[in-house]
Amino acid sequence: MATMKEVAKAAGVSIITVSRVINTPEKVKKETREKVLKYMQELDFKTNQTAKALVSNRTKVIHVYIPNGLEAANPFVMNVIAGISEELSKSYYSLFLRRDRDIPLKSDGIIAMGLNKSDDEWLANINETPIVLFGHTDLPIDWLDVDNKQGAYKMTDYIIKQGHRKIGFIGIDENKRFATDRLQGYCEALHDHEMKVENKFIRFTANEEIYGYEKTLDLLTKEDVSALFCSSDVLALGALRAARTLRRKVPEELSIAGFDGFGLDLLAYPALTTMTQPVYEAGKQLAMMILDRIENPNHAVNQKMVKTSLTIRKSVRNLKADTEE
Amino acid sequence: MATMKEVAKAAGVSIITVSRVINTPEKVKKETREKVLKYMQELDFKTNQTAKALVSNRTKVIHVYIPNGLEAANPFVMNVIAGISEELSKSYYSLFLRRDRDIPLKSDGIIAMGLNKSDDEWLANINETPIVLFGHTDLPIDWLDVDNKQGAYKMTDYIIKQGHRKIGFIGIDENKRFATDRLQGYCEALHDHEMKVENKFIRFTANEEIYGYEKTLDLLTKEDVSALFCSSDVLALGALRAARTLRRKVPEELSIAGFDGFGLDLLAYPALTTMTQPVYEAGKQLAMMILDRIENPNHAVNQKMVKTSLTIRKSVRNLKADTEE
DNA sequence: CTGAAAGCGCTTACAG
DNA sequence: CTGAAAGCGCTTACAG
Repeated sequence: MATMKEVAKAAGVSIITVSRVINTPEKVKKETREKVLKYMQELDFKTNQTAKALVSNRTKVIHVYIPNGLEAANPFVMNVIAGISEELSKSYYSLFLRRDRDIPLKSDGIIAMGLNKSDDEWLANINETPIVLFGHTDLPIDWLDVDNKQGAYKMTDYIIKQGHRKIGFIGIDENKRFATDRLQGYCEALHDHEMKVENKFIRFTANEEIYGYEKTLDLLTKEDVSALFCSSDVLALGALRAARTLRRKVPEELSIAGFDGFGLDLLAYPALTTMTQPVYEAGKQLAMMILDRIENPNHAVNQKMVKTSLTIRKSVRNLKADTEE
Repeated sequence: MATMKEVAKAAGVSIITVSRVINTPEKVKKETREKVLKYMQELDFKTNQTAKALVSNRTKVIHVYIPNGLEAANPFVMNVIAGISEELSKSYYSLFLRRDRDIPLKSDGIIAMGLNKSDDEWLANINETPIVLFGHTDLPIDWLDVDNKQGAYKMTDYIIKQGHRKIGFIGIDENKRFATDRLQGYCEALHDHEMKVENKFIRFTANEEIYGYEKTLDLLTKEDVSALFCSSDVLALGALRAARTLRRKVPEELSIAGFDGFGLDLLAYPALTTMTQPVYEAGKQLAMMILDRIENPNHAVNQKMVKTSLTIRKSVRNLKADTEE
């Protein structure tokens, strides 16, 4: 591996000329350029990105800020990280997983996720480094979010169209926007179908299988619902178990739907009907957005919603058609 | 954000002294140190890792080489990447996802995965940069691998101990060590129980649900097996579907086991019995290994096997006890 | 079209 | 215990 200095010496030109061959080849006479290129190849020249980064005040590193509370091992996070790193690598950017707000490292840009509403103040004060948020906020900064409200709306609408009138909801009890958005989508769909939101059909809990199980058990023993919309596939897993405990056949006697679609749903029997979030794709888009912001600091703020897609499988019964497998 | 120069000026000392306060504080007089620390805080000093990297010939970047053929979106890869990045961040290292063997970038170390046997030549010729392999090889380089052979052995042994005597095997038809190792574990377990390996009970195919389905269909219509060990959960998924098509109840009439345990198995009904690979943990270990190699180039070669764990669920029936839920 | 000089923000010997 | 000098490998004006 050679440096520019060595290439320059071998080719009998100055270092600057080598630099030009790399960065602005059109400014170098063809013969010179070809001679330099030949020696670059011969000596196995590789740009020292570190030196380049230092002089151009670029680190070629993007920080992905995921608060400590969010496990990196969870499927949602893993999908995002994989998508981001895949896309960054195309532009020779590295990824640094940042677990604390303040660290003694510089970066060219930040992708932040898993924030809650109280983080807005912090967000508003990041001026030195470009930032893109995975989530949404009212602040005038770039963000991308999965349209949870619309997703929950579509799922509820689908369940209603299968003929269900008493639809339970297991919500996630976190101060995150996605949680309240999913509840709201459920409520709005009911409303648009002129159905009442019944508080007794709704439960809130932490996003773990065991609580999905417990809350479903509680709901099913007290109320008579024909379908249950769970805010996550993990909760739906618990709900399925609760249904088995109570010997309520799914989907014959009880319909269950989930939300997420990270693969947890693939092996299920009955296969789980769910709303699939394009998280890996979202990660790729976040990477593109932060790189775009770095290149174009003055572009208009870029905020976009990504749509979820309804994945119909076997866990929701059509009460109208009554055609079962 | 201030530089060392600014801190030095504010504190009335030289840049070198600031550098010492950071790197070898014990060499600086207490008063001086405290004064410098005070100004570092006040001026929000952050080390410019890029400059430090340049002068110390470190990039603070680890390359994760995953050949283009391996989708970054697959659960195995995602788990590894997440584990690696989590661990690297603790030492302020970034991760660069490398998709090509040769790229014009330097790194402090390489973690390579998804290689096949023909890549050994390439591996042997990487001398400039420390490397750790996820997989195994006969070369004297660091590696870590999941013990696929032992995992397959333990699963087969478990199935046999449930009273099964005719056990089918759906293998993965790839020139990768993990694939042949799993086959071998199956064969050795049969052998140790004094059972014959019957070729007619074995099928090979690409690792996709559809082929798991097709090969299982083929096997079940031709042969009479009471259990089926699939080389991956994805194949097991296809096998489950084939069983349903043929109206063979799982596990009552047919037992099915998988391998991987990335979460694909969690929602299944009947829940899938599988061998769980600790992939996320392996990612963390790989990160530790490469950092260790960077710090200690002369340590003895470090090669280790990680054990899989048997995750018993509901898809394999105990023919002896005959106690069913 | 090509080159000499200065500098990015640090660290590493070498002096004192 | 502290500092002046040189240098890591590049790029950016400025000359010619």
